[in-house]
Amino acid sequence: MRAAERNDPQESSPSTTARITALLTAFRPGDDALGVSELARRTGLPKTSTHRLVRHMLANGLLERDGEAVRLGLRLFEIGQLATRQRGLVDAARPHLADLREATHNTVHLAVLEGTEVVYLDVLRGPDAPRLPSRIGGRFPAHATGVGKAILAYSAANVLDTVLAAGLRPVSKKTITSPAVLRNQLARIRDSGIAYDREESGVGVVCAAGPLLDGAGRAVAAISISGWSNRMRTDRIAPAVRTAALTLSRTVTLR
Amino acid sequence: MRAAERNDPQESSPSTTARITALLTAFRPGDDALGVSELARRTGLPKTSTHRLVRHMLANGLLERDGEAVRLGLRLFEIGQLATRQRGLVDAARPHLADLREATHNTVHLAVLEGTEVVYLDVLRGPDAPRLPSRIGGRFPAHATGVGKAILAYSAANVLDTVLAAGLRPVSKKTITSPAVLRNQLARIRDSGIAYDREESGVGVVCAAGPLLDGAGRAVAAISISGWSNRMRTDRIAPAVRTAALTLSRTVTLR
DNA sequence: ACATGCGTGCCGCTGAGCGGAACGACCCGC
DNA sequence: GCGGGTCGTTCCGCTCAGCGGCACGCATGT
Repeated sequence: MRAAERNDPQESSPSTTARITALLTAFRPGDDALGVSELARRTGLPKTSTHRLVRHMLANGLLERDGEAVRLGLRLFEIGQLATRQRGLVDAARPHLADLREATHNTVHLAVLEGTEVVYLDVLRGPDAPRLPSRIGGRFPAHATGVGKAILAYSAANVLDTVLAAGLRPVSKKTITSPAVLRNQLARIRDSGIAYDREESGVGVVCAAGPLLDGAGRAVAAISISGWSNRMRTDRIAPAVRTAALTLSRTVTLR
Repeated sequence: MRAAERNDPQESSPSTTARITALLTAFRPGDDALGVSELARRTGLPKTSTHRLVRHMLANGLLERDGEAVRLGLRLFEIGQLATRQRGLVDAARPHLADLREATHNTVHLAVLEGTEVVYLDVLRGPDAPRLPSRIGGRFPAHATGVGKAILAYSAANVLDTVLAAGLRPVSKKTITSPAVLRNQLARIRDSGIAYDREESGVGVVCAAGPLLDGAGRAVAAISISGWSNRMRTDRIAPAVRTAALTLSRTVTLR
């Protein structure tokens, strides 16, 4: 009767690869450096095995010593940068995102979908914007964000099925929890090309998002502008988001 | 007689961990997605083993499919972000770096030392700045950069020894290649608290850098401003770099 | 037709990974 | 001081997962 809150990417494969992945993903945004025992507890691995793996990972720069504890190695940062650089998305989008922020003084986002959540590839914070929980490299439920809905609207049907099957977990009072309502909104997004988030991800925060489409019309990512609900008119900034998204769609596609 | 340009972090340890690391570091800035055979070639691993490891890494999200080839997984990007977030450096430095860029319209850098090279944690490009080769997550020889010299000046003696032992490889015509000259400069940097780079890393580019020091007076990182040699007076912007570096030193230290 | 590259599946062997047990050091509250 | 807790770390015999040579099907270009 243990809480199945284990950190196992693949329950049924105790391969070394899975163990290493488990150790890497055992680190959470809050914590700085972790000890061997703590890592063993989080991953569910025997302490001895954890110790050995940690030693190997230290030798290879995946982890670094910090006293007796260990933390994620700088090498992982370098590799992680290449992971997005390969897609070319961040580089291509950066100047457009900067323009959007400059024009609106609000926070702009670039995100992709992974599973049922969006992962933020880039976040440019604006001076007038609320302090959002979004973090570069961070995650958020797709159905509760503007970028998420923008991507879902232009994805294959089975993608939406996966999201619905996982359950529409509410993150704010106005988060969409009804599959019917979500389907309805996605259809309207397909018509207008713009997805709105009206305090669905956070109280007092609204957002307008647009999808980046590939040649086949499938979303590969999305961009958005977020601001205070009482200070930003989403319908006023929607055209800017839409044109930026369209421009980027053309730029990114020809890779 | 083959160029020993293998990608092996630990020649003498064919542990699974080392193999996985080798595969991860086989990806270079230029390439997008790689095939199994190409990976096997770069890592020196048997093709079959490469194939199996790649499959495991795919299952764990370390890699992603792209047709028949594979590329670095998004999960690695997320982990990589946590790697620096743990240090808190990027978050703490970002606003100060933004201020510096705003004030000078040039490109600002945040970097740490690893081995004999600096790794860029953050790069904010300025509108008037030259197109530098520096890349977030990228590397550069420490002795040939402002940030590198700033860190070396405030590091333990054996750190400099390592750099000298590795050889002062020239990257531009004015790169310092003489140990005596480098030692001399480092002493002057310790006096003034500012490191200059006068076209040592690239033609026509100059830079002023300042170290971020911990409580013991050891450098943990460095920041810099780079610009065209004929458009930027390094001595004019040095005070701004210095004050920002000092402020950040105080902020970062109390972690 | 041939040669060469690719990704992938099969399968017997073996040594690297495995983990239980134990050790020394440290920090606590009794 | 002293027992119980937790920490990181080492030892060591077992065994099974990782290993890699071999081979197949399929695109290429010659």
